[in-house]
Amino acid sequence: MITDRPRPTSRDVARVAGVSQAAVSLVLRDKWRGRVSPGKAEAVRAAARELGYRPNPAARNLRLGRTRTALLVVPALTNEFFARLHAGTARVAAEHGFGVVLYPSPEGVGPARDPFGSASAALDGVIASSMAAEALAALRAGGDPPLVMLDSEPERTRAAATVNLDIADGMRQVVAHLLGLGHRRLAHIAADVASWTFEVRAKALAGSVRAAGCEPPPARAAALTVADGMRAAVEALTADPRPTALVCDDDLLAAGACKAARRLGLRVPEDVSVTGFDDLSLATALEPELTTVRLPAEEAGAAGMRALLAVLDAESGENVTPGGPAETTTLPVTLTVRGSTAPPPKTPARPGGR
Amino acid sequence: MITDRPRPTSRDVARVAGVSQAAVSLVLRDKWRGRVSPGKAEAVRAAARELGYRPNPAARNLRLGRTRTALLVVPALTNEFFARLHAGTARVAAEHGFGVVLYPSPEGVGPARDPFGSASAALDGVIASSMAAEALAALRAGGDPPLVMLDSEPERTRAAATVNLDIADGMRQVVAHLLGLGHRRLAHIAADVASWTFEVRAKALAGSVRAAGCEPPPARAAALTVADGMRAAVEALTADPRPTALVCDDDLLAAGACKAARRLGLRVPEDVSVTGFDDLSLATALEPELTTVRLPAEEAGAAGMRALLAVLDAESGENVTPGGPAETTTLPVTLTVRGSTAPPPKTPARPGGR
DNA sequence: CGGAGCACGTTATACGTAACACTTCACGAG
DNA sequence: CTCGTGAAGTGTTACGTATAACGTGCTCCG
Repeated sequence: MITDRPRPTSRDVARVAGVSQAAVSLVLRDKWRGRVSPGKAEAVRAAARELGYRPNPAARNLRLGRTRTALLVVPALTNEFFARLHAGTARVAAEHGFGVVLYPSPEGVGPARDPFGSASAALDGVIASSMAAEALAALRAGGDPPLVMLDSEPERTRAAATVNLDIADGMRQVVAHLLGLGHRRLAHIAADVASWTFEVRAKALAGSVRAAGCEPPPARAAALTVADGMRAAVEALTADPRPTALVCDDDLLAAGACKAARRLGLRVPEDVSVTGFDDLSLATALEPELTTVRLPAEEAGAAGMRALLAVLDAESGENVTPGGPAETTTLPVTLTVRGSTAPPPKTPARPGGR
Repeated sequence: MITDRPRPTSRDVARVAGVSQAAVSLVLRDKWRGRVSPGKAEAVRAAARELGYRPNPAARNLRLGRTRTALLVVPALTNEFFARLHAGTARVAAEHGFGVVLYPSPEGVGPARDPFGSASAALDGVIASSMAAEALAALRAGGDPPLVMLDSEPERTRAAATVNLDIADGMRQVVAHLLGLGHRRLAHIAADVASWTFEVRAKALAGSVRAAGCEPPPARAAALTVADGMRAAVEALTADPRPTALVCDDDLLAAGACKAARRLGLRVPEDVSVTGFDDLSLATALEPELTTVRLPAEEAGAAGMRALLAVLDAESGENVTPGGPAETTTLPVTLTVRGSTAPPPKTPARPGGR
């Protein structure tokens, strides 16, 4: 049986403290040096404490014209990579008094309603990862809040800043590792998601392999799930000649690939090597543990938020952003070698091939 | 070089359309039947479209006194269970034009700054899962927005509604399954997180086992990670007598338990059975696939949001909520039997025990 | 023929905060 | 004595929206 009394306003505090509302605002925002006497300031603070006063965020947002809130656009948080990304942005945001809201995309990559229209939260800026087209379309319709892109081709978007992971280098490290072990026949278990980051994987893989004088690896597309990875890997492993290593776009696909191999009676890594991407917690839960490329997802999210904050600062400081704002940061990635890769089997399973 | 013009207001639309600002508001909110002529209504819509007008959410929130935003309090989204929970709340919220913001808890369970004070988003309600103490403390200090608890003891909290998963029944199903297979010596790999949901697991496990006339299973605590689960499982499996089944509080712990068993030269499930909890995507990525209790996390999140919406509706409708609002919903859970459980080995490894 | 109602609008106000423009007073310099 | 100056405040306004309150004409019906 709560009394449901309305929340106290700054005017209520003023009445209790015996000052004006303006003084309350000044004191509670620590802008009172030389404007309010220390005694009254203390009275204001006491009154605020007594009433349990909290400034109304809606009123403040309206008055200031900004909300200290950023929007993060990601496909789905159930993918651990994006959960980490979010953790990074949220951490940096919290350090600067910012909040983060998520683009309300219920099922996977499906487009949501309207992130800016009826959405209750106004936004100071946007951080978008992947599926940029959808977000950009909505943005161009709206009032142009600053945009930071994650893992996106810098030229294709008019973002104020871009933060990328060095995916291509990661894939090159994978190839170098496998070729160094003696593998010559690779196969690519590719994500069939239309996203720049996966295009880069495919190009870097093909490029590296060709540069080493090997045949370009065939690719099989799969949705980003264990089950679909297994399906694609079964296809890859029953091809002729059979590849000795499966390069997967993602740890989930790699997990499926491991299952597929065992289902076909092949051992990992003795008969076939498997590599992943992302270094999810899944990678060390499997046996053998996955050789995979560790992506600093949290750091990427943090960098994205920092970039956005920098853009907002510059925007409020100067009138127009200077000539070179389209800054692109690229974060390094590292190959983590674990148990799922080993030299290829000595005897080529079938000497008939080529 | 964006011109950075201020966003158009409803007054701008009114000027262009040749009507008053009030008429714009009426038309755009579809409240104009019998108040504005169809012709002018169309003019207003055209002007709004032309100017790219979008109502200022901050002003609307201030005027209406509500924000159509709910707060979700969870430990960490990197745990897939909570990511699913979030997906459920976000989906239902989006269906009703609500947004969901997350309690900004950067590192795991650490308390965050101040979810209601300087947080830019005002909140119509709160949905909190686990670690209720922290959230409740902050809540009592604030202006008492309605609270829905997830997976929490209904009596201990003064929530407007509670949505629980039938964890106890899930654990009973696990025990029945294992006892039915012939297991008599279980061990409990317990999460050392102070949360009601884990207390329930422990009590239900001990109770079920005792009810069947077996010795109560020893428990080993572990943080909710694969690595720590492995550590605890190694301890459990080197005890004398060695348990024939490991009941884990969580799929991550179960994954660690499987790794521990193999490291000790034991096969899963031939030598030792392992069960999990949650049915994360990890459960089917492992080999053998995990026998685990499927928790309808997304449904729980959805139910929580629906409960919150119901509370808000009741609150705005009547003046005071009626006598019996503290409703508790309990969602059923189901044991999913997969490959990680099997009958215990015929020959008790060491006949010395007991 | 005198309202009663309806269709069509406008005006005015309030939400709670922040910031600008004032006023008052005391005091020290010129 | 006058003027300037800084401290210590207060009064007022604006942010953009939603809605209650207030007119108009005009038709319809007793």
